[in-house]
Amino acid sequence: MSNIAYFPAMPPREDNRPGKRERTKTANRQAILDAARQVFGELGYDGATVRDIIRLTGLASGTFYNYYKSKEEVFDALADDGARRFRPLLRVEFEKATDFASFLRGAMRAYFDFLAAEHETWRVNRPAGEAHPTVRSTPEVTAVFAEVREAFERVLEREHAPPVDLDYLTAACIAVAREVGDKMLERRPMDTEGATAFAVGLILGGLPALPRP
Amino acid sequence: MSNIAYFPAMPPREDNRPGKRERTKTANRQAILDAARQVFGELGYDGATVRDIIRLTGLASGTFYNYYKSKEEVFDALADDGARRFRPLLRVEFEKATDFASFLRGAMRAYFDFLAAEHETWRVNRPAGEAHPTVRSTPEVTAVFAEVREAFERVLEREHAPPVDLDYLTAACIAVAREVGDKMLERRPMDTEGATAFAVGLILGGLPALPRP
Amino acid sequence: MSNIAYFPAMPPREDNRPGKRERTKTANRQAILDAARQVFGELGYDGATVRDIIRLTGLASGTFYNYYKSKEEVFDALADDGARRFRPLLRVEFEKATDFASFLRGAMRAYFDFLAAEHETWRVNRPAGEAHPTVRSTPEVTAVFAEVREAFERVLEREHAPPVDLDYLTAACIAVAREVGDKMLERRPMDTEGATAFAVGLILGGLPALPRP
Amino acid sequence: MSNIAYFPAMPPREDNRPGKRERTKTANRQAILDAARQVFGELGYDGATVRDIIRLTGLASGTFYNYYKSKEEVFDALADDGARRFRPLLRVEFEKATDFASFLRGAMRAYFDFLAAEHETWRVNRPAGEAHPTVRSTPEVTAVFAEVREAFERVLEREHAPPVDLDYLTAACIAVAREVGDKMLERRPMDTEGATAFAVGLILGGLPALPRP
DNA sequence: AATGAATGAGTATTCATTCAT
DNA sequence: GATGAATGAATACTCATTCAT
Repeated sequence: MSNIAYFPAMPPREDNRPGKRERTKTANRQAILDAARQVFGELGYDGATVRDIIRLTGLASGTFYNYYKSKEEVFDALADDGARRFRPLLRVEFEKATDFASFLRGAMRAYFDFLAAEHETWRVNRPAGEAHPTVRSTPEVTAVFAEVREAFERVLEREHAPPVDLDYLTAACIAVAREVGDKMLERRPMDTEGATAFAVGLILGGLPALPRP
Repeated sequence: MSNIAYFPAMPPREDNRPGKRERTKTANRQAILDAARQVFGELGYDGATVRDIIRLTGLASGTFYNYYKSKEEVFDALADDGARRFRPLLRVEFEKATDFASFLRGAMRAYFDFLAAEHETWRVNRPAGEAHPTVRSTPEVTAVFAEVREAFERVLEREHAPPVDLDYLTAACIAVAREVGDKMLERRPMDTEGATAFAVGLILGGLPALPRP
Repeated sequence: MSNIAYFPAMPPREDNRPGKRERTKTANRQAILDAARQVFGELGYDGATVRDIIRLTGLASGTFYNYYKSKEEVFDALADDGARRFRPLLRVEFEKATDFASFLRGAMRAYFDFLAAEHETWRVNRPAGEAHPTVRSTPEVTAVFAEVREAFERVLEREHAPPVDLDYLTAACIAVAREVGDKMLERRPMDTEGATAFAVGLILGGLPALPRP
Repeated sequence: MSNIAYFPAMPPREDNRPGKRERTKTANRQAILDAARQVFGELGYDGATVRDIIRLTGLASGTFYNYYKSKEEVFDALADDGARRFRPLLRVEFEKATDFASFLRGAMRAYFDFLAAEHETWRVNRPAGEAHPTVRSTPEVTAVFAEVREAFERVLEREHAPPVDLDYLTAACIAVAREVGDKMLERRPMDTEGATAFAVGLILGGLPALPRP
């Protein structure tokens, strides 16, 4: 359903997860993180087992604990990782943007594009009662929230916009992105342009500004 | 974070949990449902154990299964219950409303009021990695979504509004309500009026229409 | 597999098990016994639940315990019942018989006929690891064993046959009846005559006396 | 009652159950198998709990599942194990035998000897309604049956014996072995020779060929 | 550091039996 | 006697984590 969860979880990238790989400590650490991202994405936090994760890395179960103290720790590390990778993207849009409208449009489009691209990786069989893992107040969500909030603040400042309730605005924008993104994923063909138009229209001008289909 | 989950979860009722055998069947059924609502709210679907639930009712563990076949079944029953109780509220607002704007304002206010009132029952310590239980495609969420969507459709028709992407609109409105509601809950004093103004402003007029604090 | 279990379980007879029936104490007692026979037959002792049994009678679960102290007690009562009903049959064959050979043939034929007739009632989905319930040293088995043993003894006496190890002989005959019966049940068409010929041939004359197919 | 069940269940081995973590994997596997054999033997399939089994091994409950996926799986493994160990025995007798009579005699004697030797391990207090576990169509029983059937077939072919109903014959022989074996176990002194003489006599010549006590 | 077997607390669920009505 | 809801002990199985090698 929701997907803000995955918002920051940008690229699982180099998906070469053969048995063992290079055996550098950092390589192992990254391998575990990547595997965790995939497994949590597919199964949710509770549904995922650390065996699921390490199976994907080809490492031994004990090895997991050389890198992360617990299941929860990887989960949080994942969150941080996501947030860290999301920041540059936001920054780019921020630099390119001339005003809030263009920033919002750029960020939304980037998000929906990412969502569409990563679609297969995520949204796999989510079991009964399992929501997305990162909907929770996790470093990740918090970080992304803060990130977006700050970008908003600076953009709005830059154009001397009248003050708004930034917390509400940020929360609302993220929520809209998430939900519209979810709906978009269910449609064929997947229309990221339409989703962007809708979300941006709503936030910038409300109901009257919505695209007419 | 999210709370649309709890949108429909109206009142957990009187918490008189007397003995065990003397309670009537309906009382027990309701007691279990109420306990389940609380426990799922606090611990999430996976975090909750049926022992947690029955402990709260004072019943024996086996008794639980006289009423619900499984943990999942209570969960779904809870969902239905929620949706069933939300419907009348929406209907009332629908009857009272003269147009989309007034309907939206009425529904939002009703939701935020409810949220504020039920505050204690919900939002207790959510553990690691646990998202809200009802974020999932549950009868509840589905039902509420459909409910809201239909109300929107009829209201917009009534006023001969130009067509919009109803799915996106519904999803976005629910998301905004949920997230703004969550933020509202974190503030003191709890300002349902402000939350309503914000959410309604955003949806009706976008950024420019937002209340200026 | 085995079926001596059912050997004595002659007729489940009057299979009218509507709700409640005549409500005589004896009627209820019999209803429970009949239901138990069927349920134990289908599910085995462990697989059967007393709820399964009482469901078949239309009585309330508590009522069961007005008639039998426990699940085990019905089981044993069933055994006794079976043995009690098997006795007359043996007696008839005993009266008709002129010698051991004719007695054996009569008894075997009676058994195989019964087995074939009752086939559907018994041998339903037996779950993993569940053998027939009555293979155990139950009053029933013991009683039938004693019954058959005595019949053998008297028949052999009557014809002044040389002494044999009666315990072994009885055990062997019952075993052969059971196993050949089981195999017979698996074949189509069901050939009770052939099974009788085989079992009788083996016991009376061994391998050389077996029917040549 | 029956004991063919135990026919193949050769030796429960040395009962040295030392620590836990130091034991080798194969040792643990075997320990579980041995414990399972004993527990199933004593309690039957349903009566046995996996806790009973692991208690006997001194291992932790989870360890059980490192070796066998379920209670049923040990049960089946036990069966396979039994069949695997029975095969050589039959083969030896087959090689030694010059005709069906000598083969039967050899096999029966081997079985009764084994039964007498293993007596203590098996046949402990069998609880209410519990039949032997292996009476069911288990790999073990099936395998042994097939084993015996084939041996019979080849032996009879070798001597150009007239055709018989092999299925019936095999079933009958196994049944006789099992039941006579059970009775034998109840007698003191335990007379394997007598049991062999009886079983072989019956099968080869029927009633007239039975040993006269 | 890596391994992977051992651990055991924890969970959902069943079911024989009791007992208030 | 009959009823059927309440009871709670008992069971199979999972999985995060530890630890000897």
